[in-house]
Amino acid sequence: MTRQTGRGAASSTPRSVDVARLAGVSQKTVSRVLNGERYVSEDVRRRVLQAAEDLGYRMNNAARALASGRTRSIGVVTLGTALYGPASLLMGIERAVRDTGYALRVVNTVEGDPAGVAGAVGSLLEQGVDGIVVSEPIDEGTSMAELSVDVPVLVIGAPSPFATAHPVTSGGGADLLTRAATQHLLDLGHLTVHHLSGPPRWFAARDRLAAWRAALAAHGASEPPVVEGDWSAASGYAAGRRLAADPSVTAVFAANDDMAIGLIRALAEAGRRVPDDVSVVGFDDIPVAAYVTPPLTTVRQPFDAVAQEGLKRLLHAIENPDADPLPPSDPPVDLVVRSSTAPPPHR
Amino acid sequence: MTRQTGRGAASSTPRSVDVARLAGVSQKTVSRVLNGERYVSEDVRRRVLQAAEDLGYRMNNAARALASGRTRSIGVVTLGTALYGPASLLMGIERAVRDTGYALRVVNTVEGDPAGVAGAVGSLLEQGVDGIVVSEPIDEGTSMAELSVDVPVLVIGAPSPFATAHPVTSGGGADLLTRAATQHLLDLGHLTVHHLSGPPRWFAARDRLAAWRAALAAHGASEPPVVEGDWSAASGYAAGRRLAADPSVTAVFAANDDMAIGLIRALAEAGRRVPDDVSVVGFDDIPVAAYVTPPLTTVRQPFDAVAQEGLKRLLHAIENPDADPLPPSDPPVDLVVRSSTAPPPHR
DNA sequence: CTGAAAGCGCTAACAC
DNA sequence: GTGTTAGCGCTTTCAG
Repeated sequence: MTRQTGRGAASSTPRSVDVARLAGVSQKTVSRVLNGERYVSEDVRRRVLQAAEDLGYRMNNAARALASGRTRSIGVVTLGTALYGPASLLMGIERAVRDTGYALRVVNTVEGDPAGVAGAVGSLLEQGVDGIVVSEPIDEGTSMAELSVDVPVLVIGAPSPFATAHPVTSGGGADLLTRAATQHLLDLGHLTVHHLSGPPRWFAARDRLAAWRAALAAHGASEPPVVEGDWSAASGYAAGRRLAADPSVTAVFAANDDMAIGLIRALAEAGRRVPDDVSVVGFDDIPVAAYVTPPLTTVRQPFDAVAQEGLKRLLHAIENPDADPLPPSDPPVDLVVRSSTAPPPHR
Repeated sequence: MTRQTGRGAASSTPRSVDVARLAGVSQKTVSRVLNGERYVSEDVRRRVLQAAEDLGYRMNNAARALASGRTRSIGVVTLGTALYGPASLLMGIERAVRDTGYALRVVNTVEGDPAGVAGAVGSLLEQGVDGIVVSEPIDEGTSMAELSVDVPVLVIGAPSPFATAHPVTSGGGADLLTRAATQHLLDLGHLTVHHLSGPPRWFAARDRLAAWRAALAAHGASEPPVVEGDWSAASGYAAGRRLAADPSVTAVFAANDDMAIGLIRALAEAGRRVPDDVSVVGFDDIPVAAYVTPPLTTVRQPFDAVAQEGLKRLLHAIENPDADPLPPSDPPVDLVVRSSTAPPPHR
């Protein structure tokens, strides 16, 4: 009941030879038909397809990969977290990959593991992938420089910390979103905007921090000290207690919605009304954002657009190894104004 | 610059033969060492490992799979959604798989695609997986009966709608959680508990509905009509508007936290205070649950425990094909009581 | 348009 | 303990 050579009466799963025999053609012709190659007569094509169907034939991808050197699969390195951002991006990547005929292999990294991304990439390379997308990595202080990565790599959400043979560029566009959020607050008349940041080891947190700074500077606003969170609502709550004690804060940009929600709760408990006394903008537009109290003003991350755009570039690099990489394009900015923002209170 | 046989001066990536040559042993010995087989002298083992390291050797898994008939990877069929439940379960599965030496292949299904799960399973089979986990499927009216699945399948969150050669059982344990939630409300003194359900095509929604019914029946409480949602906060809000108009509702069990949050907002807007007038229990314990207004009483889903438990059983079935399947065990119940529940108002 | 031969890089039996 | 010999099921030349 173990391994059986197709030989004999054994009824193991059918091989392409079996299909060939049934269709009365050579094995190579089956291969041609199944790969959609040209120069196959309609008649033969139909017969082969019919035979394959009848047998319930399913191609062995290991053999295909071994012979062709390509696996038709792309690997994803992502964070082992259900945080809305990373999880949504992963789904977006899956969706973007699905219709391309590539399969997806997923490896998660663990926060705090210094070998994280490099190890994950290594394991993907070993499994055999034609391309890799690294989604929202964390800076663990290690580069992939010493890893010999010989496939294109797309890095989403990080500047470009990876040195690879086939660099593909990065993407994300958080700065536009952050600027929109900060600008919104400034336009409302706030003198400045405080920032509740994510953990600085996350590139995403750094990006938003930098973009917030830039927006403030462009407006000539002074830059208040940053309050640091860890993406969780609990950390937002803790930050909120501190911020509530400072009467000069009238506007806060939180680096994600969860923290914004925790922040708002702390503010409310401290008797500072949102948005009457303090305005708060979040980041992500999580599903419940419109239904919390007060409904949260936030910027929606265009996960699907980012994933699709990035994947298009990655596939281009895979399939046209010698061509120039496709230029990145900016994802759409979608500021969703709800009820957590308002002009500053009168003095 | 394309495909090169190791022959000649070409510097393609190293093969196990190259390692063998460098270590001065046969290729088979390299294979032995790398697979951790016994009966290899310490000296040889060290030399091989060193040579592999020096060359930056990485095993070709396609070849390994082709020769051995095993891919050492397990496939996951999941919903293409960032909903907290399915996404968390996926992460749990990845985490559970990671330390087992298996790789993960992920295929999403799309809601509304009748060929969904069967198609996804087929594509995984084609890629070659040693086992499959189907996570929280939706009933699309199609069974996998006609698919010849010759690997163990673990179904999480569905009764057991799949007929496979190696059925592995299902898991989830939603009924215990739901009963705890319903019971909590009943214990508080509510005469009955309304239910805001998920879409009935989801097995998870049906499970919770059935468990709620059972809990009510066990308590001798009357069963009010079910209000149906679609997991979204928006649908919870819509349901809330209807429920708010009925003064007899004093307690609601929502099938997930998002809907509970939308529900609470609608109730609040209608002037019905939570928990003073109406108590609400959610399901999942999403990250912001503790920070919305009021902090949400909910049951925490033990995603990691469910994933680990299920995977242990799946791997057992993979590695001991002739042994009896491991019996399922119930995951822990964790009712998190916060401020959205209270005794019913006095009449 | 179609077929025959020769591997892809590894593991499985068996010998030594 | 270690090496030899055959393939795994495809794709790739290169002939027809």
